[in-house]
Amino acid sequence: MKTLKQMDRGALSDALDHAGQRTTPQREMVFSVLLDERNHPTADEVYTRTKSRMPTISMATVYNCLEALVTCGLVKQVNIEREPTRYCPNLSPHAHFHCRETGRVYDVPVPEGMMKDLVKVLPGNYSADSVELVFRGHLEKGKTK
Amino acid sequence: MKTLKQMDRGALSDALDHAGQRTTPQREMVFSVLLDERNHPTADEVYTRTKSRMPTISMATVYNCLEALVTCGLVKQVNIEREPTRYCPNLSPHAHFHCRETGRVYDVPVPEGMMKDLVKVLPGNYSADSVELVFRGHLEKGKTK
DNA sequence: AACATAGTTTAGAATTATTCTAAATCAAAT
DNA sequence: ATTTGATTTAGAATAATTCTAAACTATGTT
Ligand SMILES: [Mn+2]
Ligand SMILES: [Mn+2]
Ligand SMILES: [Zn+2]
Ligand SMILES: [Zn+2]
Repeated sequence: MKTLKQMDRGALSDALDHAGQRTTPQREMVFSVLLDERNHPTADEVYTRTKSRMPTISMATVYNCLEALVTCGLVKQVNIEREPTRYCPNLSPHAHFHCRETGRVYDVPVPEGMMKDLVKVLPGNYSADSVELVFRGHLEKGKTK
Repeated sequence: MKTLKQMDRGALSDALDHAGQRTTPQREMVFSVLLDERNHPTADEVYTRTKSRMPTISMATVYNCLEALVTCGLVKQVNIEREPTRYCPNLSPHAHFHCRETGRVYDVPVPEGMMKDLVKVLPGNYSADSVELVFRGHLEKGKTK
C-alpha cells in the first residue's frame, strides 16, 4: 500500500494534535511505512523504506518522526538486548518473541487481561505503568509468520 | 565484604572451568563486586567499584570478565530501554522493576513456576528458552528496599 | 500581501556504550 | 627453561542515537 488509509490518517492527526505537534508529510510517510509492514523495523530500515517513497527525507528526520509517533502514543519502541531499537505500531497489549536464528521479532497476542494481571506480582509499594514481556528462542520450521 | 565466600569461590571456579575458562584474580574480583551489592550495576559502575579494590584493572578487562561470567551462566545481562547494560547475579527466576524517577532497577520475586507458565501463551511453533519480564513505573515513598 | 513566530527538516558533528586490535603478561604443560 | 595458549591492557574503532545550527514551512497577525 502506498498511502495512509483515511482512518489511520485521522488517528495520526488527532494523536499529533493532542500532543501539540503538526501533521507533516514526513510523519505521515513514516507512519505509513510502519503500518504497511509490521515487522518491527529498526530506524535504519524505516529510513530505507521511507526514502524509497520520499527520496529527500533524512535519517535525522526519520528519528524525529519516530520520536513524535512514540510521544503521541501511536507507536511503541521495542528494545531487545543491545540491538537497535525497533518500532511497533501494534497498540493492543501483546508480548514479543525474538528468534535467535533469524533475529526477527514477532508479536505474540496474549489472553485478555493477562498483562494487567502480571503487575499483581509487584509488592504494594511498586506501581507500574508499563509491562514488557519478551521471549527468546526459535521458531519451528514451517510457519514463518 | 572484601572477598569471595568459599561457596561462591567454588561456584565460580566450577562454572568457569565447565566453560573452559580460567579462574583469575580479576574475574574473582568482578564477581565479588557483583555479589557484594546487588543493585544491577552497569559496566562502568562495576569498573569503579572493582578499581577501588584492584587499582590496575582496566575497563576492557571488566567487560571481558563480565562477558566470561555471563557466558558461564553466573550472571545475567539486564537491558532496559537503551540504557547501558546492567549485570545481575540473581540466578533464581525473577522479574525486574525499573523506577522512572531514580533509574534504579529492582529484582521482583515471582511465584514458583510463573516464568515457566508464561511461555504457554506462545503458539505451538514457537519454542522459548528465555523469558524476560520488566515493569516500569515508580516506587512509593517509604521503602527504598 | 508582508511580516512575525514557532515548529520542522536537514546535513553533519558529537556522544557514548561497547567491541576490536595488538602487544604485554601470565599460567599451565611439556 | 621453553612453548603454548589464555588473559589483561591501553587505546583505537564502531555504530546507534542525539545534538547543533541553519534552512525551510506553516500558521497567525497586522
Ligand atoms: Mn537478534
Ligand atoms: Mn532509567
Ligand atoms: Zn510488537
Ligand atoms: Zn535481577
